[in-house]
Amino acid sequence: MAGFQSLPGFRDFPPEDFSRRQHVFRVWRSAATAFGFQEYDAPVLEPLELYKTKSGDEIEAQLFSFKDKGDREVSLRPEMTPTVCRMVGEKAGSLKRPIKWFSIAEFYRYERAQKGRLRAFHQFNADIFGEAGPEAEIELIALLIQCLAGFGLTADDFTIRLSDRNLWFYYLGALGFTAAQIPAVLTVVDRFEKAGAPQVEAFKPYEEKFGPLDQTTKNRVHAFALQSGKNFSEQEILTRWLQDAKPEAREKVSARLADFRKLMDGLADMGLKDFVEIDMMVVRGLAYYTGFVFEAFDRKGDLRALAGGGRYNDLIKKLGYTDLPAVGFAIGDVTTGLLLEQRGLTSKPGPATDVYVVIGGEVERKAAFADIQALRAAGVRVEYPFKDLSFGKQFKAASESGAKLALIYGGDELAHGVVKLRNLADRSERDVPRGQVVAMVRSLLTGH
RNA sequence: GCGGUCAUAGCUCAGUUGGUUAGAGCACAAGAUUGUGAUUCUUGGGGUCGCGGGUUCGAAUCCCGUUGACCGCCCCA
Repeated sequence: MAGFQSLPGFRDFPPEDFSRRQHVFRVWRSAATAFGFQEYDAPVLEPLELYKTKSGDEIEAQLFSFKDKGDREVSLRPEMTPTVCRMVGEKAGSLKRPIKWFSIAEFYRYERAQKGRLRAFHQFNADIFGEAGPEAEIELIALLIQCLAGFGLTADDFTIRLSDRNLWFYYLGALGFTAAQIPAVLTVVDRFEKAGAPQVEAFKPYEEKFGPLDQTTKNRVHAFALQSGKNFSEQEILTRWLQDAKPEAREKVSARLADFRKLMDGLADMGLKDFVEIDMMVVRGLAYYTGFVFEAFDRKGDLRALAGGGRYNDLIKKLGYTDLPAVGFAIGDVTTGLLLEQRGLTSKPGPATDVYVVIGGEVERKAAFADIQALRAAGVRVEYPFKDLSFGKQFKAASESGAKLALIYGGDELAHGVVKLRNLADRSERDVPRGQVVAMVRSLLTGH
């Protein structure tokens, strides 16, 4: 127990854990490539300014940031979005649209570690650039669903809650909130769930900043947030909105509701209707989201959000590049791993060996080594005991290795120029001439 | 950054009002078994009881500090 511990919130990945992690990455990667996304990677360390520009100075408290030896303010990346915006922004002129990119990478945040939240974690990020319409959201939400369904999770296990900040902006504007006040109200909305019934409490941060709100307005905001799932309909939201709307804004709202309908219909046509529900309570924490936002949750669980994303049409311009519409999401390995564990869907590593070589003694080892090397060069996974062991022990080791075949290099066999090949599953044996070992093993392993 | 609970072998845990050399199961290794995989039996390695200090004749046990994990705030890109 003496010696060193890993840093708080950081994990080791010994082979068993590594193999579970690789399984998660495999599912994500194959989902992304099936959807036609291209993989990219980027530096782990970035200028601190990149994150301050995107999220404001307060963000620094949550960053793994420091000064490098050249006196540069730098930070380990806490997320991929600013980086990918920079990459796309730099090449935007030469990229074919729509731009569909994904990555699997490690991120670092200097926060208190808790269940489902560590200081170092992996995320799958997928983004679409250059498409302003809801077609991009259809594609991304479908991909998100596949990133979870690919493990065997179903609509009974998780759900995607979809909301729209544009409708919120329209509605809150109609209620008389100013552009400066609206983000503060959305922060309040974000707290509704946590604050539970007493919305009075939830409004406190807003009221401290902008002064008291009348109860009627509070109730309207709360009622709008409660629009979700079954009780949501375009007609209802329109009616509710029209009570408060100025006539010239009606056109914007009905256009937006048409986008909403297009998105929901597209997902329904893909057979994904059961995975998605509208829930205006979701607004997402950060201010740079500009349209549809969505989060994936464990249905029966006490887990944190599995994934989150949304549209951020202004960000690339804010970082100093061309104006380019964008929408993306990220899904993390920590919460996903916890959910898979709860559902018994974690992967067990398969056998790492195809052939176990049983060696009679020092003399036989020489012949065995020649064939072992030939087999391995041909791509066959071969194991053999380092030390001379009794045949009994070697066969035990062979069966524990998970190998399908054993090759037996004994004095009797080699004297006849053959090797004994044993099928470890049915225990049948046959002699194989030395020269045919590689060909025979390969044909048995590939099944023809 | 703030509050609460916890910390004994690789894992799961036991350990009496403070009392000899800190235990069990699982796992790992060796042997019974030098030409065939199971089961079983025997044996072994592995602990400064998270770390540091204090009280005591004596501390895994009581006290203080510290580190870490978990839970709740803050935050959640």
